[in-house]
Amino acid sequence: MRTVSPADSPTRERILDAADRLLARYGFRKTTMDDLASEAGIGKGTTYLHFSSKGEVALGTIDRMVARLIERLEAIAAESAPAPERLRRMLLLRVMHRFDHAQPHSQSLDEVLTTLRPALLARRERYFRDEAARIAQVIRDGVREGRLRAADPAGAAHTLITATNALLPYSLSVEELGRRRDVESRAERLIDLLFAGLCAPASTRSQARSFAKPHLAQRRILK
Amino acid sequence: MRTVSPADSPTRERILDAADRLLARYGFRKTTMDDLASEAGIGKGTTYLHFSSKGEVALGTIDRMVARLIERLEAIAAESAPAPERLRRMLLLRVMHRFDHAQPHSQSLDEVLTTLRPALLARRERYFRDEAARIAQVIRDGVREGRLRAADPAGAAHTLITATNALLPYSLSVEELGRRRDVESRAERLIDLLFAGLCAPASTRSQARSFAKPHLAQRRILK
DNA sequence: AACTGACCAGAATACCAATCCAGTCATTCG
DNA sequence: CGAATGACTGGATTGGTATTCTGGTCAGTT
Repeated sequence: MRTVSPADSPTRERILDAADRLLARYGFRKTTMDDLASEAGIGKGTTYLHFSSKGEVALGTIDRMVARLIERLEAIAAESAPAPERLRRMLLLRVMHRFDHAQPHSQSLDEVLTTLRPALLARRERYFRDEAARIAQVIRDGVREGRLRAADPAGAAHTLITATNALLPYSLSVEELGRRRDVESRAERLIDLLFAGLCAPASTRSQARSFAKPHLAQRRILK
Repeated sequence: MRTVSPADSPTRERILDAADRLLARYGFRKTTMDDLASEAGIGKGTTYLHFSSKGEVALGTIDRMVARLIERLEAIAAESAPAPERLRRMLLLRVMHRFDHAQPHSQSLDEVLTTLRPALLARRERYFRDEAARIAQVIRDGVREGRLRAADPAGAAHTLITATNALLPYSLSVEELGRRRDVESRAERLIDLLFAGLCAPASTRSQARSFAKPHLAQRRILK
């Protein structure tokens, strides 16, 4: 194998397209490299000019899914909306983008996970770092705008990644996560909480303590 | 089978103790019901007076682990410390209690998960509801004290459960979670963020916007 | 030089026999 | 008499073997 493909060569894309279709339809084990090559309309050997193994092809489809997510995150980051709004949408997107991709691949994902767990785990670290970098950038924007506070934007970004990871279809399969709208609403509640926090602001706290204006104590409430 | 055991009969406890030892040492599949009975010092049939199946015994050990967690959570909830401090410790405990239990059972947990996934999933819902109830109570305390804000304490409790679930050894095995102190520090950072939130308080925001006292804008900062 | 598909070794499957073990229940024990 | 037991059974698991399948290679073709 040489794998000297130009990273986004048309042939490489065709292989990944074919893999997406076959993995969704037959799963990882039942998909053979012969099937894959003929579905992509190329010879089997050619596949090995672009990927070093069958596992790398499967992981390649996930790499591409995340690469597309990163593109969408960067697009949101580049918008002119206030940083908190961009950040909110980016966090929601990282959950739903994966959910929507996992939906048709539910069967193959389980297989890939049991077969390529260590390799996928290592990549997840990379994925998370890449996402965290984009999120940290927007947090910095928000701090500059005075709309967000974070002493360590990079660390905060990583923590936000951790917090939203519970809603990702990694080992919790798609069926276990539940219906799309439920995942979405859980993600929204979580993100709301991450933004607002639980602690009552100092001013509110003293008001509530004195029982002066108890109804004001819940003005900036948490849904 | 009748399973008419008084919920915490000495025999039932002995069976669970034996199961804990054998599952940790040999895993789920290699542990036979004969082994279990002789380790517990009873006849095999007796086991079936307390548990309806082998799977129920394994799930029973997890039930007990969570029951002990609930006890510890209630103990913290009953303390006289301020609600935010109690809540913080409860959230950290729900992560670390599970980690410490999963550590010696890493092998058997994987097996139980692949064999009894649906049953365990259903129980997880119950576990989370039980934990959420205790957490919601403390949130209510905090709201009453004016130290926390939450329009819907029960919903907030469930969201806090979701947020910290990413650090639980459910499908992410113990090795994948990393070293104990790393898990602990990640949990602490996450909990800090959940309490403080990302949004700058209104007063701080306006200060930062006007660039009047930029150093004050980060007074209540996020580690 | 880019691509192909026939080829090979090792992995997966199919099959059967032998073994094991979860769960039952007639019997024993206290 | 009810609680406890362990011999018993059938369905599942294992082991051994023959056969097929398929991931990966590379000599040859375009």
